[in-house]
Amino acid sequence: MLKLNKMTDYAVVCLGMLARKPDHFMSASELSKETGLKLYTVQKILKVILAKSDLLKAERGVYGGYTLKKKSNNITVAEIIEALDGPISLTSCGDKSDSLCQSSDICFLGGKWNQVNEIIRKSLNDISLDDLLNFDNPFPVEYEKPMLNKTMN
Amino acid sequence: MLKLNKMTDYAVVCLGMLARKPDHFMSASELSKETGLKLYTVQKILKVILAKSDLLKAERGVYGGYTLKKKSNNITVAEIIEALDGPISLTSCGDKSDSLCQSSDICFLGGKWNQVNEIIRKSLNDISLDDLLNFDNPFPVEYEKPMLNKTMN
DNA sequence: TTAATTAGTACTAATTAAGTACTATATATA
DNA sequence: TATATATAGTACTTAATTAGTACTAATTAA
Repeated sequence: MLKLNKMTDYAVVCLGMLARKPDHFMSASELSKETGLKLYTVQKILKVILAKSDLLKAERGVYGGYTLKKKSNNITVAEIIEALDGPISLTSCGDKSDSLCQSSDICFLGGKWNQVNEIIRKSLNDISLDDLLNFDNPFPVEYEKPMLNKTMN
Repeated sequence: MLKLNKMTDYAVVCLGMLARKPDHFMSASELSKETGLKLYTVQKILKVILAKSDLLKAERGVYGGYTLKKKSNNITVAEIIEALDGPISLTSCGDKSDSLCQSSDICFLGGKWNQVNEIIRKSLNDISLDDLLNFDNPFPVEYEKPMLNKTMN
């Protein structure tokens, strides 16, 4: 499905909570209490984000915890999704394990999907965590039809 | 994952094949032979597309088969994805069965994701089946940063 | 009547995602 | 140094989703 997994949803909730207290190391258990997400879930998510992205700093021990490495207006939705969901790719083209693409005479689509992916990725790259969090402001990205160089029909 | 399921991939292959012979009713078995996809798979995909979208016409009996209802340059990637993958929605927000969103004080993201979804959906709506198929032409949609009305930082 | 075809549905297998648990390591502080 | 509180890493189990298969009914042309 063209749908995020739950983990990504949870991740945004956690990152959003961390964004409220910049430079404060908040522990997984504190995050769990604040967000209502289960402790194990929070622990797992934070570990994954830490491992797969450059979004978090962690510190162990008493008073340890996690904090955002960057300001929330510099964290993009694309980064978050790619950390939790893996690379944004609408098809498995390019994935060598895919049987369709191994027989290239069948998959006559070539690399076109990749360009679709790029468009999606870049769209998500223009939306910051901050944009998702700010209730007061209107949504900042106003959709505009991309530049087309095809003949209109 | 932000990834299409295989069915959608197959669907594009099938629809692309049908696009080669407009107004010709091509049977599932013929499509299977031409695309290399298994017969059962093709049958299932066509049934789903027929049921969930307005893209195909079908005819039973000898010389029956499927044909595109519209020209391939009027079929959008968004339509295909929505037929096979269901509605494009990056989170389950809006889905009442989602536990996070039932406790609205926890999910402080509000309806922001929906606006992200709209941007994705509209992007996919600007890309036609034809665009995916045409090898000769360069990819028609040139990405351009959407209009922002936020203060740059 | 027959052969070829779609329509509909139901079931099983495979894959992926989510949830849980445990052990190791690090840190502040009494 | 002992202890309480953290993260790090990994492995396992369960749940959910997707893919694949099979079968029967209905339709159509010859």
